[in-house]
Amino acid sequence: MISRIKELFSKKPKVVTRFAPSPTGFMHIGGARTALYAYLWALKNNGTFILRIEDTDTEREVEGSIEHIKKTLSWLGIEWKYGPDKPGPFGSCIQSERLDTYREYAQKLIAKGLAYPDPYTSEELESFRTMADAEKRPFLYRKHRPETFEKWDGSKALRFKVANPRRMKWHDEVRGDLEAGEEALDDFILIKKDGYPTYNFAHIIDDLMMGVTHVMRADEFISSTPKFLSLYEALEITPPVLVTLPPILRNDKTKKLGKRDGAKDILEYKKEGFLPETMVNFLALVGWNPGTEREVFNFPDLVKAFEIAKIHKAGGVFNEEKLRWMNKEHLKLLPKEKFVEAVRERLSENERVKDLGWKLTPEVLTRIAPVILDRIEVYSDLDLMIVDRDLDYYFTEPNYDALSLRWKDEVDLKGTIKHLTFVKDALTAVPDSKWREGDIKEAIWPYADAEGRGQVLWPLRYALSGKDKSPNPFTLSDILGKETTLKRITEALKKCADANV
RNA sequence: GGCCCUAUCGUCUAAUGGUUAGGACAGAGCCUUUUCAAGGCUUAAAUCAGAGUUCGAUUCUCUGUAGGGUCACCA
Repeated sequence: MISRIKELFSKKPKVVTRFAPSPTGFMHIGGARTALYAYLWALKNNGTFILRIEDTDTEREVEGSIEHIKKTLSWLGIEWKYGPDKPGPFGSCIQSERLDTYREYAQKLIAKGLAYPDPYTSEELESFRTMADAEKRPFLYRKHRPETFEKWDGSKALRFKVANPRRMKWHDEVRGDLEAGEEALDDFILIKKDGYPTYNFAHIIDDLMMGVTHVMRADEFISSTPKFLSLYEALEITPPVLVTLPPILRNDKTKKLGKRDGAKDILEYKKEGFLPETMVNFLALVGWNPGTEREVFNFPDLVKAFEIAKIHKAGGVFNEEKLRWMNKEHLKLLPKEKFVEAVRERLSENERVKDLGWKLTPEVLTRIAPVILDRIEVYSDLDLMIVDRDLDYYFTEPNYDALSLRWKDEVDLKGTIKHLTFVKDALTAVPDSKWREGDIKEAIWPYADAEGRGQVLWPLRYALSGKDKSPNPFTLSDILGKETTLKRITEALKKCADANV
């Protein structure tokens, strides 16, 4: 109640931010970053975050995009108060459902004499443009503005009449004080021939209606900001706070990262097994930095630390190697049950795992979780471990035939039998209650040290895993359990005996 | 071409009118480990260039250079 009163009487308007994608396909890193910053800022200020769909270009619209965008944001944990599925007091959050509003504002501008129908054909416009290009000057429509305006009947595009072209100055929270010459100002289209508004017009009306206080967007909009300002002026509204985000660059730093350059669908990262908390953390750090040496953040801490003042001016490259490293950091922070469940899910989705018939019980997985955690950065690394059969020793019997052959060729078989026999006896003596890595090592180590570590431990590794790459034999014994461990050693010994004959 | 923006290790970045210019990823080396991985330690690596202001610039100013954005009935 008190906070409600405070809110009503507070002079400072409540922070409202929005993410306003066009439904033209999947969401990539840049879009997700913009959405995240807007969301973080809203959360930090106890404000409102809106998801608005800017579907005014019917040509470029890709079916299913809205669902895809929603799915992506949800995965990242970004929640909208109003969105395509949740209309607000201002109505729909889908621009194609707000056409009346735009028309209404268009009429206001017409009434003020600040909007007029464009009499030219696209061919005529094109020739103007070619001319300007040939003369190496920027194309300005207003140089061709008709003397007298017809009445707009909707059959032609409606243009904004820039009343007073002049040098414009404005403030950007990130870039500071900016300005641009009068050539940045022109008569732009408000409503297209097809009845849909342009971005330039629609976003301003919507931001106004939705009470948006902070506009965050990438830096390609700096150049058109003077146009927006002239429209705010004509509409007699106070512009929101402008926050320009730095570009995310391609690996070679020569260009903004675009879909063509391999900018991935964010959900691809999900498929590869990145944690959403990694993506959020990492995305936040491309273009912003708290100014401390801390890099790994959970979400609440990120909200706490996030500051518009610390957003960068210059662009940066999205470094997937570092992303992998960070994912491991977040994997380590994950509660064990969550990690186990995720590993189980990933493994059970794998066809090969089904073929191998591994028992993916929580008990087994919990036991081997630390070893898995040591060996992966991303869940998709599990797929590799399966292909390489690295995980086999957790679930299947070693291939003793292959083993015995190797022993015959390369190792002193008698010595191997002697060592394995000792190890077997030593381990048998370890009580069930002490079947832990440390105690297992304790039981074998003095002997191994005396006899030659490699001589003793290498056969043991083979006996247990059937491979020459595996976690250390003590960990392995711990994971496999006393019964399986002894069984495998026994079988290995049998193979040795057979080979010795 | 006009207008506009940007500039610290290979990459992400910290700092500030005075630091040996700090950290992280990747790299190299060492330790640990039966091997691989993981982990630990160590190491190499940067203020775009030139002027100016200043006792002192990476930081402030100017010029240049390079890169980027924009000049749509796309957003």
